[in-house]
Amino acid sequence: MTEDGAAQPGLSRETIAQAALRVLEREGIDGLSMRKVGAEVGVQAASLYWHVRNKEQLLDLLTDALMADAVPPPRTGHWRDQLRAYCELHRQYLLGKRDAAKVAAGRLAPGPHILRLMEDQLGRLREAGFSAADAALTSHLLGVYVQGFVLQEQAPLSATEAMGAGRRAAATAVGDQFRALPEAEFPHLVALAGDLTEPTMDDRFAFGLERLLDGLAALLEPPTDPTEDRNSTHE
Amino acid sequence: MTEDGAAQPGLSRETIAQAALRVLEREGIDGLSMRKVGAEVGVQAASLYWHVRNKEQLLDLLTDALMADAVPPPRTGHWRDQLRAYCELHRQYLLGKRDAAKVAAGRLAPGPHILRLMEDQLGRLREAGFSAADAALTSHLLGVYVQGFVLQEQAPLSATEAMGAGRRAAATAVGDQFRALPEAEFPHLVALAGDLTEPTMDDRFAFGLERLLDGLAALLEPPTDPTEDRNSTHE
DNA sequence: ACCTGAACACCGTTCAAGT
DNA sequence: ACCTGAACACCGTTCAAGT
Repeated sequence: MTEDGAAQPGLSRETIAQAALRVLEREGIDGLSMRKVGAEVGVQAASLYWHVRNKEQLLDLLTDALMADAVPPPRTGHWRDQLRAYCELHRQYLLGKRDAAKVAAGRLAPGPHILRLMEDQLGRLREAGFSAADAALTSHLLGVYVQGFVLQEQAPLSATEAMGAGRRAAATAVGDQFRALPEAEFPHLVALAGDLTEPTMDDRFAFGLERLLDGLAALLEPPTDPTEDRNSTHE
Repeated sequence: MTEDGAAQPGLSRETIAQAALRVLEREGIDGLSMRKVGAEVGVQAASLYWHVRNKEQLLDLLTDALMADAVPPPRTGHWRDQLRAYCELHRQYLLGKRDAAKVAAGRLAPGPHILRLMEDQLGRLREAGFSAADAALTSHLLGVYVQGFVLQEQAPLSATEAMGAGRRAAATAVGDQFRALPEAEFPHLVALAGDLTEPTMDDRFAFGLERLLDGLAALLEPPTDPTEDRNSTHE
């Protein structure tokens, strides 16, 4: 029951993915080399190429391993709450591992762990009443949103800064930068400098998520409904 | 009027960014090295470090240069149509340059060209009636969506394949892969295999965009409105 | 079947030195 | 002020050869 009947040679793809995960945690994505992963698992870099076509494939495995211990939210309550919990969990898992979003960026990588989560999420969408086509599109959409969001969240603000300053400090610096723009040419950037730079990442994530959920809800109910007390991240 | 009064030394950041853009187009992101950019501009790689802190900063400049000749959609019609056109244009510009999404991935990079587009977009959002806070959050949200989407769109399907097969062929291969899963454990993945793999990227992009726009519309109108004939990507 | 040694063709970055 | 030469410490990948 170990993939395909062969005796495990002490060095499986699974083992390699776990080793890569440890190297990532320790050294970040820039320190994640074939040589270091090899060393982590007690082998030369060249040996890895027996188990894996190239580094890209190793990163695919690593991406799946990132979700290895993700546990879906409880299957109770409104579909909207379940979906929200799903996205928040996904975000938290990515944020929890160093540079995870950069590793996963633009990777479909349907490994066993990700398939398990997809299956579970599709089931909830179907139960909520989404058509097969809409459930599939929605699953993809939510994945794109969370991955795209966290990618920006984990990246240093404007990449130039943030090699010195703190998190919030960089944001206010960008705000001042906006405010210092020529007002004739950039009236809105000047006026909205605070609105653009002050919201926390939590705020931003919630905002996008609620808009998305609103849009999905509209898909479900033919546009007539009196119960309209959805929570709105609005001031 | 050239940045800051100094005589241009024949080698400006602008020149470097343009050269980087040409190298990117020719060799892709994996071939985009400091040495090659230097060669493109007729100089040693080391010389670039006089104008640029490091490769990250060069990529920031390149990201802004990617949007250099983007022209905003006409400022007429419903805000919803304008915003949709904006996102579609953004996507097209990213798709138009080789590996553009990978370069821009997770980069805020508020250079002059991107600032110009932000300013324009914020103006439209304010005109549409969005609050300052909502306009700012919406601008960020749309950026995340488009960038996250195209990133996945430009990445090879599952990264392992797509080094040989064609676009649509890889998709159906993944579909068959889903269908071959143990049905007891993955009933929905098996059942929705077609729905998950058949939609084109255009379909997927439109689906997410319309959901987003629906959610944003709900923000604008206090939930009572009879005119409800929005276009829906639904079958 | 699996791993090593050694090599190939590169990298980003630094830094003295030139002009 | 701007650029070069040369070096440092690495890379991913291949491939004969070992066991």
